[in-house]
This record gives sequence, structure tokens and C-alpha cells, in this order.
Amino acid sequence: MQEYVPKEIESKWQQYWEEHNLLDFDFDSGNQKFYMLTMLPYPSGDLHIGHWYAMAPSDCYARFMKMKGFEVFFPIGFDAFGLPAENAAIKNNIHPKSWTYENIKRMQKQLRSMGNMFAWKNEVASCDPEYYKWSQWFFLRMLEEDMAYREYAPVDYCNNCQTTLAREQVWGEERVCERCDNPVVKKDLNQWKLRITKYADELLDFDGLDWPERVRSMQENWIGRSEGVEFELKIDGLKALSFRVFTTRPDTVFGMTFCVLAPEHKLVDQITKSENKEIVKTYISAAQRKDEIERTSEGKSKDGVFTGAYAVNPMNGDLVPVWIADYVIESYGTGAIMGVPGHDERDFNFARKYGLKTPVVVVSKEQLGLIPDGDELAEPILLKEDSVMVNSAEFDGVVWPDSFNQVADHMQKEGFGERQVNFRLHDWLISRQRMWGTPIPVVYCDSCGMQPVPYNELPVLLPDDAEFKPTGESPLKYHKEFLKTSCPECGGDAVRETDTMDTFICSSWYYYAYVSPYWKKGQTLVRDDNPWEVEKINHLCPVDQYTGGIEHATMHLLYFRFFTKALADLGLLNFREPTKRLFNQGMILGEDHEKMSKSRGNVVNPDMLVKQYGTDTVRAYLMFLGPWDAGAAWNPQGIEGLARFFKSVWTLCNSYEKSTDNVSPDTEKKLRKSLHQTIKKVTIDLQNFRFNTAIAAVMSLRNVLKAQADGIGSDVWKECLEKMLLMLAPIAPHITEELWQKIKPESGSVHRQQWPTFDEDMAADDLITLVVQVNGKLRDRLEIPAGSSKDETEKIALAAPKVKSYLKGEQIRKVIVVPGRLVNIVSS
RNA sequence: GCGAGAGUGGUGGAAUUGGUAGACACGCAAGAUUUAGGAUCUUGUGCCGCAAGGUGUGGGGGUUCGAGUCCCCCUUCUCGCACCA
Repeated sequence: MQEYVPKEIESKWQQYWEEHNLLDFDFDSGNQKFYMLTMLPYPSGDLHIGHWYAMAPSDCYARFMKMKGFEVFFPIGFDAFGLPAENAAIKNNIHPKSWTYENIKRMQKQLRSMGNMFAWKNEVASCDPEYYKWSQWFFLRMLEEDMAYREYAPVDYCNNCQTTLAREQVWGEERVCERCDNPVVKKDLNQWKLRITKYADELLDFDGLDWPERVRSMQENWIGRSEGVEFELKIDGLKALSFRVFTTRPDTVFGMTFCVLAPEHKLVDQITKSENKEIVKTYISAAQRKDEIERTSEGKSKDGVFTGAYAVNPMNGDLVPVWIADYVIESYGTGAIMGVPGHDERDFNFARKYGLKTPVVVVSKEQLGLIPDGDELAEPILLKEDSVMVNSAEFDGVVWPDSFNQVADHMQKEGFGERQVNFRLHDWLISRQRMWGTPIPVVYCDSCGMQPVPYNELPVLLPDDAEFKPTGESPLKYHKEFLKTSCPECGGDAVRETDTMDTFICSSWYYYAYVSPYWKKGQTLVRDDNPWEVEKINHLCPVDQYTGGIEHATMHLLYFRFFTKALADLGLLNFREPTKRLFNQGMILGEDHEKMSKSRGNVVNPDMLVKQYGTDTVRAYLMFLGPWDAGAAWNPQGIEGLARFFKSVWTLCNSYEKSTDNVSPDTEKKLRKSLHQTIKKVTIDLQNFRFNTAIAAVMSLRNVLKAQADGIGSDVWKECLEKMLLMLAPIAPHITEELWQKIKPESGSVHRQQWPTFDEDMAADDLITLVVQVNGKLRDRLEIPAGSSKDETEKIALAAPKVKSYLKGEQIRKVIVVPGRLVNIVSS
């Protein structure tokens, strides 16, 4: 028999499967569908080991489900818009389009070398006009429904990348750009936004979703729902002027000794007394000049300035000074707060710094007898549960949560406040001042204002001849043919929007695009179109199992849920969650346990590994490294173990041709038992994405086979080999196909076989190892029949000589028997 | 600070409901085979000890006949959020 040479068989089978449509999705199969989805890759130009780590186990699961009898849809595509293409364009003087399509071509080849059962016929690339015309179409529909809107607003802007950034693209305390690590600044621009906040509450509802707790809590945290009260404060002496504050602790309102407005607050100018103008102006311009780094990293010390104005506490008529301070953020809540220093850490620090009073208005029940003096507080009282209101007029003695409700009711009744739910989540800012993205399909006319591009003019195409210079502005701004157009309303001169969409738009609906790729290709679109084949989308979606990296927990995974809900409300989908089940794989790290990067020199090249070991070994090793969700550090030596394993599987299968009718019943039994135990373990493990232990179980079966070599040629031996190949088929599709064709060519592809089943009785041991402990310490192990009763077990254990010696002279006080497992003898 | 998760041999990692700690692999050691190297095979391998035995899952305490697993305290690490009112 020939040697196992992976590269000779792998490309052969890849080609064979594709040419014979062996793994294609068949709508008419009658089998239950299973939509398996792995996050679509960005075509960076080289398939990284991280892609393998994400996709190989995913493919294994898809193949496993196929063998289990499901009709599996496992598509792939490319998230092909984005900044790297533009940077490459500027650097190499090449159009981002050419750069991107060259990369896609290269990556297609690399992806094919993985041997995944990808549905290549359903492939999409988001930079294809036939793809992004639908992104534009969705935008127009959302615009009609007021789900998209334009707003002049301060935005995070990266001077280096010359673009606005969504909040989640700004990282860390230093507030740096996620791409280039440069500090982000604030800039006022007219921006397009999508009303994701409309779905804030629904996005918090994870009912019926089998998602990792981690992602759920990250999303909850991100959405940041908080229940409170919003109420109005009038400015003393300027009764027409008022501002609103949001608080989650209305029960502490009697402890308000000042108010704080964010420096950007609209009212600041109007209420500032002339004698305070100078200092306020200085403070504001200082705050503006400070970039975000300074503003947040300044030791969190609270500073601010007094405006000279006073506000009226609507509960008791008290006058409180109005300050401005940059610890209050314009974009959260109302951009203004009530300062209750007795019961809030930040307010406390602020009050102590500026000599403001810090009265106590809620205490614990224990403190009721001796209410602390506010002036002597060393720190604020942050108690909420079971807190009791004091120094609060008619509300004295009211206990949380009644205290919240009674004050809220009072405010509502008196008409100056009401209950309010606040979210940290902001509307999704989708404008990007970049060229390589989906053009936002609107035009601006001098006389008619903003006008949507008519549906039948979609797509608004990106020019192929834009010039890339490092000017910092979108090349679309200088491209006359693109820029200049006519108004769809009046026919007069108009200019196109030159901003493009955030690429998270593309990835918010790609899994629906897969179902009917390039649907209505070349056709003129109308408003009432369906963006996909309705029967197909309803049959295949939602996605049954989604897998991908945890890094997308609050961005992509939130946006794609939002998009599904929005599209459902547009009547385009009949479900509201894109996927019920999500699994996040961990990250693959370098040998040094650090993130892989070129600068560290710890990057592992999958192409080299494939060349050396073959695809099957690389796939299997990645799955063997550890639990998939935990991630793993690359260990260059470990892969040898998998290479050896497949070699030995190959060698073992040579014995298939041999035959014998001279096998001991003992060997036969051992083999059969191991086989069924292995099938059971592998089936359960694969179901739960525990690839590492599944592979370990097959390795154990291999070890048993080697130890029972006298069984070679027997029927059960052959059965073990066959089923071992079936179990390995999803893990190592090529070698198993090759060997399967050697031993059972008449049955067709190994990947079209039924997943092996197991029999509990066959898997059961008939002898078990009984552990005998004396006073909790292991003293002996005995082989006893599996079905032994409690009494029998106890008798056997007590009779064991070793045990007896430990019990000499001792009195037995208690005997604990766990049938089938252990006996623990407790002696005096 | 808040939230989530994790600390098990030289290494990656296994351990149903609390019931044999270290499966499976890597590495290492000895041996076999080989002209040599490589490859392959066999055996061994938590730590201390010649052995009997003792000891052992980040540290400390507790519950229990019995704890890697449950409870309390501490500690270290990773990730996410962070002046959110």
C-alpha cells in the first residue's frame, strides 16, 4: 500500500466534490434544512490562521449536521468594502476596486484549499454593484419610514483616517481610533443616522435566544437601559427659561444643593450672569481645546465654574446654584444633572471642592436613630435598597422602592416631571467620508433640498476612475461626473451625497443575500421589490447556527439584529431575530501567547502548514488545541501528534482487506464496546462544539484497535474502521474520503453517509472498577460485575484483603456505597 | 470602579448529579529497529520518597463519609464597559 501523502489526495477530492456538486444545498431534498453561518471575512489578501481557526470547526459542524441527515446550507462571501483598500490605493496608486478583487481571487483559492463544504454558488462580495444596490434600496425604504435621518451633530472624527467614527470604533480611555490608534477629536458634521434606538427595548430581549451569556451581557451593557425620572427646573428670575435633568434617584431630590450643565448645553449662554461670563467662556473654550484624552484622564477630578444663575428645586422651592462642568456629558440623558452630593460620589467630590453643602436625605434603617450630619460625611451614602427618606418634608420615612415611586408620582401629578427610560445606546451613525463604500443614494438640490435617488436609478455606482491622493477628503468630492447630477424632483442642478455607508451595513444583511445572490441582477428596481426570493428566504432563514469572533459582540451582532427587526417592520421578513444560536470561538494566539502580528513576528502561515502537513492535519490540530470558545496559543510541536494520528489511521485501514474467523470473544467484545462508547462520546461532543475531546475519543479508539491487533480482519474490526472513518469525516474530510473509497467504493462519498449510531447496551461496561476508600482515602480498586447490588458491593469491598489491613483494630462506623462507583468505609 | 470569565503536571488540555484528579496529545527518558540521522515501535513519565507511603487542582477557611466541582474570604490573570447622573 502506498504512503499517506496528503497533497496528492486533497486537491483531488476538493475538485471532485465541487465538480459533482456533492455537498450542494438542495431545496427539494425533503430533509430538514440547517443554515450554518460563519462570519464573512474581509478580503485582506491572505488567509490567516485565524480564519482557519474560525472556519474549520464551523465546517466540521456543518458536515456533521449533513451526516446527521440535515440539508445543510453553509455559504461564504466577502465583506469587501472598507478602509484598507483605500489606504492601499493611496500607497500603491491602484484603484481600491482592483486591489479588492485581486485579494478576493487570492482568498477564494486559499479558502478552497481548506476543503470546506462552502456553497460557492451562493457567494457574494459586498462591493459588487449588484450587492450594494440593495444596501441603497434598504436605505431608501428606511428613509421613507423615518428610520434613516440626517442630523447636524458633533461626531467623533479621526484626523488621521479623515473620517467620522461610530462610538464603538473609538477605543479605550485614551479615545483612540480603532484603526490607527490616533486620538479622536470632536467635529460637527451633517450625518446620516439609523434609528436603532427605536429597537432598544426589543434588542434587550434575548428570550428564546441561545446566545453566550457573555455576548448578552455585553449587549445589555452597551444598550445601557436605565429607569428614572426626568424633571424640569426653572431658572430663578428668568421664569421662561428652564432645563431638564434625568435621575435614577428621585428619592434624593431633597438633597440637591446644585445643578450642573454640560459645557455644550444650549442654555449656558442665556443664563450666565454677566459677571460670570468671562470665567464661563474661559472654561468652555478650555474644555473644547482639551481633547478627549485630557478631559477624561485628568485624574477624574471634578472641576467646573459657577454661571451665577440659580435654579428652583420644584419639590421645595429651594434655590440651587447652576454650574457647568465637563464631568456632565452632553450626549447622555438631558446633558444636565441635579447635584446630590450626599448620595453621589461625583457630586460629593465636586461639592467638597467648591464648598457646597452635602446634606443627608436617605439613610439605612439602622441609621434612623442617629441621622448623620451632612457636613461631617467622609463619603457619600450610596445606599439604595431599603434606604429611607429623611429631611425630605412629607416624604420622610418612605422606604425604597416606594420612595422612588412616590416622588415620581408627585412630580407627575404636579406636572413638572415624569418617569423616563434612558439608554446609552445612540442612533447608528452610518456616514463615512470615504470613497470605498456604498454610496448613500441621495442628492442635494439648491431649490428642493435633499432628495432621495429614485428606486429605478439604483444603484448609484462608484466611479471606476476616481483619483486617490492623500488629501484627506473623499475622492468622490473631486469626481465631477459622480458629483454633478440633476434633481429628481425639479430636474435642476444637484450634487450627490459623497459620504458612503459604514461597512457594518453590508454585513447587516449578507446572510440574506446568500440565499438569493444577486437577485434581479441587471434589472431595474422598484420600491415594491422583494430583495430576495421570498419562499427561499422563509425556508432557509433564520440562521440555525452562527459562529464568529467575540470581537463583534456589540457592533456587528447588534446591528444585524437591528437590521432584521427593521426589515421585518418593512414587511420583508417574517421573523425578528437573525439567528437563534450563536457560538463565539476564541482567538488564536502566537507561540508567545501574544496576539499574532507581523511586528511581533509570531504569525503562523496556514499555507506553509498545509504544504507540510496537509489540510486535514491542520484542521484537526486547530480543533484539538483546546475548547473552541477558549481560543488557544499556537504550539508548533503539537501538530506532529495529529500528523502521526492520521498516519496511523491510514496504516490501520490497510488491514481492512485482511480477514479472519479466529477472533477471541473477549477481543470482539472489547472492540465493540469501545466503538459504541466512542460513537456516543463523539456524537455528543460534536453537538456541543467540543471538537478537542471528540478527537481525543477517536484517538482512544485508535489506541484500543492497536492494542487488540489479534482482532484484525474480524467483522467487528472492519466495523470499527468504517465507523472511525465516518466519525473522522467532518474533521478530516479528505483522508477519510480517500480511505473510504478504498474500503467501500460502492457506497459513494463518505460525506453522504449516515452518521453512525450507538447502542447504550453495547457501550456499557460489564466489569467496573470499584474504588474502595477508607476514611475518604483511596485504598484499593476492585474489578466487579457492573450490575452488582449495594449489598454485594459492600460485601466485596469489606472482604478485600488490602482494605482489611487498613481496618485492623478499627471499628467500622459507617459504610457509604455508591453502586457502580465507590465504597467509602468510615472507621473510628 | 462596574460587569463577565478563568487560575489543574514541563506544555496544550480531560474530568456526569460532589464520588478513581491529570483522559487525549506535546515534550522528556529508557529500550527496539536503522550504517548514521530521521521516521516508526515498545515502555515509563504530577511532585517528594529506594520503598512502604505521603502529598497534590492559585491561597485561606467552611459544608460533607467524600470537594477541581458547593459556600465564604483573599489573590492573580484575561476580556468588556467606564465621569451614564
